[in-house]
Amino acid sequence: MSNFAERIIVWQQQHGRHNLPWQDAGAYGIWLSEIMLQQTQVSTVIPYYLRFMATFPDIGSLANASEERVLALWSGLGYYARGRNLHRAAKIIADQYQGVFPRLYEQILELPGIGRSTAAAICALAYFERRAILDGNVKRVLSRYCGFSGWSGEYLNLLWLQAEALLPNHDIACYTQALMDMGATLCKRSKPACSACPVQQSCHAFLTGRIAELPTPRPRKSIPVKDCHFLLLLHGDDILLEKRPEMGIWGGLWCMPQFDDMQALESWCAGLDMGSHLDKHGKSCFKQYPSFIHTFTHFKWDITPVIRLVNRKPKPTQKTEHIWMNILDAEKSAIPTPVRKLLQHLN
DNA sequence: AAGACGGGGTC
DNA sequence: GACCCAGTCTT
Repeated sequence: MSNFAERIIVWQQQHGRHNLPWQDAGAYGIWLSEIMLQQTQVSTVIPYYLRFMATFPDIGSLANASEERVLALWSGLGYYARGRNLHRAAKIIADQYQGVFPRLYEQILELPGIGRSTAAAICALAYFERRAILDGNVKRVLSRYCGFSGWSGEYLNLLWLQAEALLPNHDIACYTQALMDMGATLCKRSKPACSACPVQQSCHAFLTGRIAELPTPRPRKSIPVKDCHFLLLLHGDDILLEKRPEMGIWGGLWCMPQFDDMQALESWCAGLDMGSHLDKHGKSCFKQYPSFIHTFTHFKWDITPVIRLVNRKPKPTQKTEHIWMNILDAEKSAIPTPVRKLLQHLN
């Protein structure tokens, strides 16, 4: 038994977080929380988690829901493939496991959206199995504690080995939560509270003065800015939305028709039965609004909203699905954050 | 092995 | 504005 584990288990009992809504929620709640917590912080997740559990209190109700309703509850969280995978996994559990969350690590790992770390977290927290996790928090804690630098695959392999070597033989759920809570509240990326750390005395980075440089930040590439135009086609209180393809940005979500430039937007409109784009004064019916920037992981979008009021509702005949929706209803639908902002602006 | 995939928080 | 965060999936 490592001294490391003993110390952080004691720390967890005294200083860890014990009131998170998914603690003692069973495998389903722990699974849901772990998926939401991928790349997303606790304070952001909590309201989403509570709403989700209130709407889908068990795996069966989640499996029976439409993907539409699941994504609507996920709207604003980002990484929407997580929501789609969660829904797919719920259907698999309903079909293959009678709606009961599987008990074995190998079965859990097979489910869509669950990788090595999440499967281990569920097994440790829900089933008290002795398994190592390695998420962003644990990577930071162990990189510092062990003094590992780098970002390569070999570095990750070493961290996994250490994560397994340091596991205790008891209190595995407490230990797992301790690693996450320490990373979130003590061993932060900047200005970590080393003076309050239970393993300061044996932390390699602390003892060698390398806290600030570990873990090694991965080299960032400069991200490109792309222009695009959103068409806000309005008929009274109704707006035309289209369903985005499953793969790619905002997969499966509803969004205004999007174009690379004004010319593509106008020629698309020309194919629809909405009359001339010139009014009786010979001026364009398209009204451009100030653009705004939306940042993704790997590029930025400079979005120009273009409003066009129409007297009738043209029906696009593309392969992609379109729908005319009341603006207030649209705000409750499966839409990404910039679309939500635009809709709220219309009110 | 590297790139794709969101959004909010922090400094 | 740059950087970070309870990763997984695709290519």
